[in-house]
Amino acid sequence: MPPKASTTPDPEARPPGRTVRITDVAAAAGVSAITVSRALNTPDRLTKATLRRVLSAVDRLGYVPNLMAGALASRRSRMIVAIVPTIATPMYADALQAFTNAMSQAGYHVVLGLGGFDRREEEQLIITLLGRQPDGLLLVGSAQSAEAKKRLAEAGIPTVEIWGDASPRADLQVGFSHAGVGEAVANHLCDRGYRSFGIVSSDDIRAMERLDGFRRTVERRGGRLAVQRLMAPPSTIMEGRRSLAPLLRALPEGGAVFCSSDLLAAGLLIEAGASGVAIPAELAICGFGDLEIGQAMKPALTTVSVDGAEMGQLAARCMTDRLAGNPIPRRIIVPVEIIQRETT
Amino acid sequence: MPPKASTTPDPEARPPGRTVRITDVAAAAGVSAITVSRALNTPDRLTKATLRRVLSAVDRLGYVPNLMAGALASRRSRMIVAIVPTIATPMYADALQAFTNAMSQAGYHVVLGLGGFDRREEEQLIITLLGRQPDGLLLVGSAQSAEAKKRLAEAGIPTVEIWGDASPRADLQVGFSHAGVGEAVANHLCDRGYRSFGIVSSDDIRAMERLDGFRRTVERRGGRLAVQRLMAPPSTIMEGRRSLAPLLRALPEGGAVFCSSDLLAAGLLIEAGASGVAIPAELAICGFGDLEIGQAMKPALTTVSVDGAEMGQLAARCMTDRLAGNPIPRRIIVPVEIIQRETT
DNA sequence: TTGTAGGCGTTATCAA
DNA sequence: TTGATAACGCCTACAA
Repeated sequence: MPPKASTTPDPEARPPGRTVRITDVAAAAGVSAITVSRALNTPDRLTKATLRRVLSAVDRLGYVPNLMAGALASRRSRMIVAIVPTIATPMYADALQAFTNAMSQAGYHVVLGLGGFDRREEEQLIITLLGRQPDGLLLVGSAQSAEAKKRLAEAGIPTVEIWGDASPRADLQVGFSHAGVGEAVANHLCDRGYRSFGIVSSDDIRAMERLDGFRRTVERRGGRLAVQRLMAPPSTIMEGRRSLAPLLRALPEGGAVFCSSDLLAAGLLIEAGASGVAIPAELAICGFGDLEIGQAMKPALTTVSVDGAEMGQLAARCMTDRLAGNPIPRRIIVPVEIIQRETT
Repeated sequence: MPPKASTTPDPEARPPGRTVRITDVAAAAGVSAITVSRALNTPDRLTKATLRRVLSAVDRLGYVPNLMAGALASRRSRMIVAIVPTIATPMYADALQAFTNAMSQAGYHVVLGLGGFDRREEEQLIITLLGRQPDGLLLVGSAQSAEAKKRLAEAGIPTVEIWGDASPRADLQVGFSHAGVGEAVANHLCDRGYRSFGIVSSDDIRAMERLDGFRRTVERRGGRLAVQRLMAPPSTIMEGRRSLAPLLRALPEGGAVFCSSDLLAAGLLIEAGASGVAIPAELAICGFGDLEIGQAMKPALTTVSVDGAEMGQLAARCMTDRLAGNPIPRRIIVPVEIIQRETT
């Protein structure tokens, strides 16, 4: 007898290769599409029995909801766009990692935008990523152009800026005063008796603000800024190593140097170790960021602790609270602390 | 005269607060919606004149296409999901960064999935992220469960696994043999005359494969594996520092140690420097990853160079070629090289 | 508690 | 070269 198409159509039959849709599940469970939707999104609003029936069908068919379609219909994408200059720097990477994990817990996915250190590109990135209809935006150390700002405002979605600064640029902020950090470091070093100072720093915008605070305070307290090395980000250990000699030359009587990154400071320490320069006797060093490398060096690095991961987490909390309509503070100042170790 | 609604309706007027849609642009430019779509996607298929008219309207209205709607209609999301265990590790971060940049160039956005080192979670992540309808998937050092594999196959999208290994798990692979690396390191150390060996390693799956290769080769060449310290990822410098003492105890006559990460090796070097242990005379050290810290240490670290950024880039090329329908090799082996510096 | 009708904003398809 | 029409797969709003 020749094989013949079944006369009672199998409710689970589909043209092979076609992906499983919500209507397939509905048919298999003997309910309507909307009931399947509810089973997945608001399960409490269904009878235990139907819920079970639907979920079992979901399972059997291996149904994976098309989130794009859902987003289009509900106007909620459950995606957050995160724009970061780079993730090759541990500080930003930690922040993004913590943020992504926390948002993921809350059912959001993160779209990654790598802005680099170029304004034009970052702006373009913001605009195209806005086309993804994100429910929110995370900006890490991003300087926004006027155009980008306008678009953000029009998008009408919560925007959290972390790693931020005193001057409010974004909707919501999680950060600290960079100038204040510079000031605190200068005070710390002056208090410990240093009078001559050096700077080794990347020239990115945040670092420059820290330097401003540092310089002003050093000056006010009668210190002398003898030398300053600026370089393009990202900071590297090698740049730090190369900086030791010029620093010692400019500070022949000793002094203290403020580095814009623990990486630079670690380079200084390595070079000092290699060439027998006593730290802090011949040169005191203060870093920034409290990276693992700083605590692990010998002598251990005095530095400024800023917890990138904590900022990421706080940003996520802000974001989810805001998305849930809960009232939240517009600005959160995270604690920043000078960790006195062995290099000052 | 009282203000009165204009009788010739402004083609650019919209209820305020409503976002600009393609039909708004169409109306403003005096064309149909599909023409606007074409102006943006296939500009060559339009008259110069209409193209100009449309683009000017796009500009004037600040139209940003809704990519979700476009994706739904075209069945191409122009999104790639990247699943990485962590970005707190420079090696993975570099790979992801290079990949994201390259894909961005090609007009794709990357959705970030942080898998951690937990299988169950990673699997769940793969499934929900598949709901985003990505056009492709990047797996970085991901071990796929059977269930996840099935879903991936059903999704029918290109999957590139980087940081991969000899055993093909994914559709496409960009990687190298981890066991081969262990073997090469063992050979290198034996060739240089070392006979007693130690291991300091994280216990993640890739590292373990490298260790297997290392052990087998050491044994074959008559060496002796005297000590082995395994720890949970991620590797830290501090763990390295703490490992020196036990290592020296187990290797009183000297020997060589293979670390699963340059971070661990750097810790060993720092501790050695602090306690006056001569490297490599009292202990030779070989790292893995060729991170900046290794080259920047004094003495400079012998290590295995694996270029994470290059893998990311190659993966992106694979992905775009495949998406464009170009034929590509199923496996790309990236060169892995032992960089002999001062610690062996 | 469940279902029906309609629309989310875009692009594929076919026609002019 | 341009346009009309009909999906894409799901969810909101309302009704039963």
